[in-house]
Amino acid sequence: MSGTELSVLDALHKRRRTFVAGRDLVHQGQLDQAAYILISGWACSYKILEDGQRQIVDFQIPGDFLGLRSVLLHMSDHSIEPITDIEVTEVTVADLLDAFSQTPRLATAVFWAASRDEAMVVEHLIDIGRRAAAERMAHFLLELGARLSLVGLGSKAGFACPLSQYLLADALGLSAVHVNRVLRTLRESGMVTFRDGFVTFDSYSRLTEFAEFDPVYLDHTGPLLR
Amino acid sequence: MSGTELSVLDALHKRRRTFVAGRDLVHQGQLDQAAYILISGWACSYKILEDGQRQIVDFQIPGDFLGLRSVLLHMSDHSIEPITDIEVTEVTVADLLDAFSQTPRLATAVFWAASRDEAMVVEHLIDIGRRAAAERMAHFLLELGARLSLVGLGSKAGFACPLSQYLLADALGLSAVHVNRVLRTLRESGMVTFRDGFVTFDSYSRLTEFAEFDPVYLDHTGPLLR
DNA sequence: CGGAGGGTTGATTCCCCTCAAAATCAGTGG
DNA sequence: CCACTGATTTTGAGGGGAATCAACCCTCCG
Repeated sequence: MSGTELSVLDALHKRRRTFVAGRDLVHQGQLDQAAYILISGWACSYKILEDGQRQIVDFQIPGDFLGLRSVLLHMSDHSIEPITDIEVTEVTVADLLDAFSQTPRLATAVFWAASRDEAMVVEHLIDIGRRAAAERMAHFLLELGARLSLVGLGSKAGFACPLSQYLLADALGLSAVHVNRVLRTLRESGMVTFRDGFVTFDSYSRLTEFAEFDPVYLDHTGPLLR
Repeated sequence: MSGTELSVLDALHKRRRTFVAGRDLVHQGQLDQAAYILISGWACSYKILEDGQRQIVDFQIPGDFLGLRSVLLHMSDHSIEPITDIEVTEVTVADLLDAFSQTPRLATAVFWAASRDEAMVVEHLIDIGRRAAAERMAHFLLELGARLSLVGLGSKAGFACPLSQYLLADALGLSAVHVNRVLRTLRESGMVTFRDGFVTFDSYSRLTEFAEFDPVYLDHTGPLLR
């Protein structure tokens, strides 16, 4: 990146804020609010149906954008909840547009990040649409592990994971009860263990085969910036 | 839009091409290919699993981008198939980056289009994750109708629809047999009829209530360009 | 006229949901 | 120190929605 690009990037990291676990930062239907870059902690974006069911669209880990789409659509079509206490830096619409006009290549980079987000949502869609519960869980844990590894928070051995079985259920379109059963079968088959806030890949290779996991869509090298 | 913006837009509409129904224009895993803007006809983007199952991610109708994400990620993570014969204009990476650097506001507009795409995928995710088959079908047909209305190809009365029940099944994560049953119950309940390539909303209001359909995420006014 | 693609319906199976009830654990206050 | 509460995990029993398997119909088309 060039010097100007870096300085524009720096300018985006001015307003640092923190949020406590459980209290939404963004509400479905909210207008004109800012986006954030997640510095530390975990969050999730979700939608609530009228009957109270909820579907978690994605989990965000350090380095991810929060609410980028909301900024562009001028209204949030989903809610965002911090799962742990989180630290973020705020990015306003003005910031983004400024950055875009000053350095088009930066716009491309943000665009690329958004494309990666969408690719993850698509993979999530495949998960829920066409994979059985066990494969779905396996694929989901592998994707999470791969993403965390990219930011140094995980490896092929496993990763620390603050998610409850209820959160997993809301993300995977399952009931919490069934999540528990699926985790048991995966554990007993010796592929992966989720216990005490830690996911352990007991057999990474068998798990990837079982889940048909192909991490290309997470490839972290922003190709257009090479 | 300004004059330069319009001329840049014009430059994007040079290379016009046609593709016949059924033959993929983009293959999963393909490198470095172009994006397209759909002029006429219908297409769908999908992914295939190893066991041969397929999940349709989205249908594209006139005015939509095809493969925008593939361009930015430098590789296609999905395939695109024309459902009918289609007419498109080709947009290369170079075109896009040129356009971005010449007119940042145009970049924002394209970005907004991508956000809208993602919002639709998210809504699709909710559909499959948390709605029963009948609600899912109802919601899907309403969304399609709303999108088609925006480009003058539909109304609250209904729309012409070239999709087979197999395609609907692959999109909604159902079996073709079950799609047929669901369509029957919806027809017999007097809410919507899908017959002979035409979707008729027999009772638009009851259908929207039944499906909890909220079209805000399709709002067509690109807010940032106002 | 035969074959392919699409639509329709019935019978059976099974995956996952719902309901229900323990067990465990962290925190909290008496 | 211990009773009490709430959140989370675990396990069982029963039911239902959707898949699968299997026909049969229709239309279109080479």
